[in-house]
Amino acid sequence: MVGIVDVAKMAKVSTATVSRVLSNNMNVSSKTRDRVLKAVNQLEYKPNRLASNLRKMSSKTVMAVVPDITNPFFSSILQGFKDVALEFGYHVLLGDTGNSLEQERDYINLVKERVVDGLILATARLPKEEILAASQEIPVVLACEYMDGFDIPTVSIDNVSAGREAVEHLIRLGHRRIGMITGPLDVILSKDRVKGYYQALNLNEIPIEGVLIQEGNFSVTSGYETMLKLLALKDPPTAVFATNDEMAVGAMKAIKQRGLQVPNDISVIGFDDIPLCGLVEPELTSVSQPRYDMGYQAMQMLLSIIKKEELTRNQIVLPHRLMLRDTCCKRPSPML
Amino acid sequence: MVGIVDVAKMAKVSTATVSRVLSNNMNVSSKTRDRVLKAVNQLEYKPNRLASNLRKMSSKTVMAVVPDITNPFFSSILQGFKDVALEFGYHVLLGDTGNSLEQERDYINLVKERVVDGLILATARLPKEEILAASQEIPVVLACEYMDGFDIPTVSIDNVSAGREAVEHLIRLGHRRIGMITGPLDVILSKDRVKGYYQALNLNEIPIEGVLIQEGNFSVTSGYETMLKLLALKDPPTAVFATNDEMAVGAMKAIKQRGLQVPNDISVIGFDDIPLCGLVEPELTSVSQPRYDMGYQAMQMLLSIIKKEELTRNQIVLPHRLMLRDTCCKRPSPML
DNA sequence: CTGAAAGCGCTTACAG
DNA sequence: CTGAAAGCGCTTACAG
Repeated sequence: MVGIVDVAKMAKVSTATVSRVLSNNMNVSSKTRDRVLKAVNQLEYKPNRLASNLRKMSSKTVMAVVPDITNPFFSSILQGFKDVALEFGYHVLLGDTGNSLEQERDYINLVKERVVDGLILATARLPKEEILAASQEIPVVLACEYMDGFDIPTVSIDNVSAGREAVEHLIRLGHRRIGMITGPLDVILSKDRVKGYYQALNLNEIPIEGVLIQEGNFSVTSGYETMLKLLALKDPPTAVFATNDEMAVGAMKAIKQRGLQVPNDISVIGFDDIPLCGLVEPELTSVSQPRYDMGYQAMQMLLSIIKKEELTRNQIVLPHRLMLRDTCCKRPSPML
Repeated sequence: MVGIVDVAKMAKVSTATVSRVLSNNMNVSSKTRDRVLKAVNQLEYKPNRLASNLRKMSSKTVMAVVPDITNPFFSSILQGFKDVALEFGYHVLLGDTGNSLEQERDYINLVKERVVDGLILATARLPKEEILAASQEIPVVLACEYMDGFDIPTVSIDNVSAGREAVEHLIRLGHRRIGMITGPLDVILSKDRVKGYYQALNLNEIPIEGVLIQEGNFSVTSGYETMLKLLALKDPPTAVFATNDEMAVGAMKAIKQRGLQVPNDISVIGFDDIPLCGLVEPELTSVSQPRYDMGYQAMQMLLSIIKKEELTRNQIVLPHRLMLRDTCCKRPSPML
């Protein structure tokens, strides 16, 4: 392995000068610079990152914590993370928690060993206190979930409004019994979307019924099963809002399997707008989040903080959008 | 930040002893061990990884290079990687190439800066020589693609046989004009599956026709478009084998859009057996690969090599399996 | 503009 | 079983 001393020797300068040339922010005379560069090329010298990391007390690495990388929503966010990181010479460590609190904690604890310079959380089930504690030691930014009352830097959509608008769309189509299939209720973003559901019903003076709200776990199967429960009600909903697309697709399966039609008998609306929406039949109406962009901006924010740049804002709310496709239609008037 | 010297001072031992206790492989009297441990706990000391990395010349990190993390096939492999890595105290750096050769090369070059201890390639479009060169510097294992004539450690299925069996299934159902929608032909695994297609036709004395083989790029859209080309033939195929599920689903879209039915008019078979297969209608028959297990075993292999353990075998072939669902049926006899 | 020197925080032969 | 000391390969005040 060729080290910096070899380069220094060949270029007849000190290692300090070699280092300066390579980090190219110091003034070095162009003559010596050329000499050094020539030696670097000739020896194919690559600085040893392990050494520079220790010296600079930085790993040039950030950890991305996601609940499930297999979910296209989170893998897109990850791509956003990665593209920014790469651009700035950072690497991203994969922190897939598999939805486990335990693993989420393990990853967060890495900050103490200085294996990463920053942490980006696309999932935050841990108590606020633990997350705050981590953010005391190291830059942390939250991607996709907004934590009320803390000023940890965050990039997310407005999940309350998004939920409300999805349900209002259904109400505008004439529906009044609207089921909700939500993700786990210990996840903030689930709670927010349910809050939106409540708001929409309240605004339209539709009474809220607990049985119409079912908790799933974001999987297709859980959407299927909770939909079955909704269908078993003596007065089943005429429309259903699921807080992710997988559950919505599971719900569609259940509806069809019961011999009913989507959307004629029951309208369905999903969340996230993953590619799957365009592949099922009928194509699924869904609330779209700018997932890649969320990842992109969250990582920009994180790197800014790491570099101690001034942040213009530290809470960014990105726009969502209702993607109309074929799973929602007017509710036939009960008068007919 | 509390360092090892603080612990040493408090426990009244040398830093060497503290280090020995923490790496717990040296003999330390239980009395001093207890004293050290107590100090460690009291001070909440965490060893600085940056320092130990330099000293040990190891980052305890491996790079996982995948073409597209958004693809559920590769994200499952990644999970396999991660689970093993975690188990052995390693971290995995995300190397999504976005199908770009350039980025693949960039990641591989990281080996020279010692930012990772090993490399696991779930994509290998680079010339064999470059990959071999990298494997000279650092442990490398190939996941999912087998490179003929090189003995780089590899975990994969037998893509030739898998392709052959898929096509033979179609032939057994009476099909003789069988279309193939393949991934990019500069990818080894695509070539292997095409080879299997040839073998199946040859074995059954069916002449090979070039127009029946169309090259896509693994996307739904490319499956759709290439299927359109096949349908435009004056004598279109009665069955199609696509080398991944996304393209198969795209092909199904094209078929339906032309007013034809799957499988009654045209049978379709995919590859990878991702969850999507169970969500489209009709449900897609597909060749299943043990993707999580491929990732798992590949990472085990890599870590073994890093630790310089003896490998029993360095080429592992895992079983594939044809998952029969609803997109293939008997070809109606043309005599009738 | 350049060099000599210190030091980042560990770990590991070496000696006892 | 334990400690003193060297050193991993860089970078960065400091001095000139």
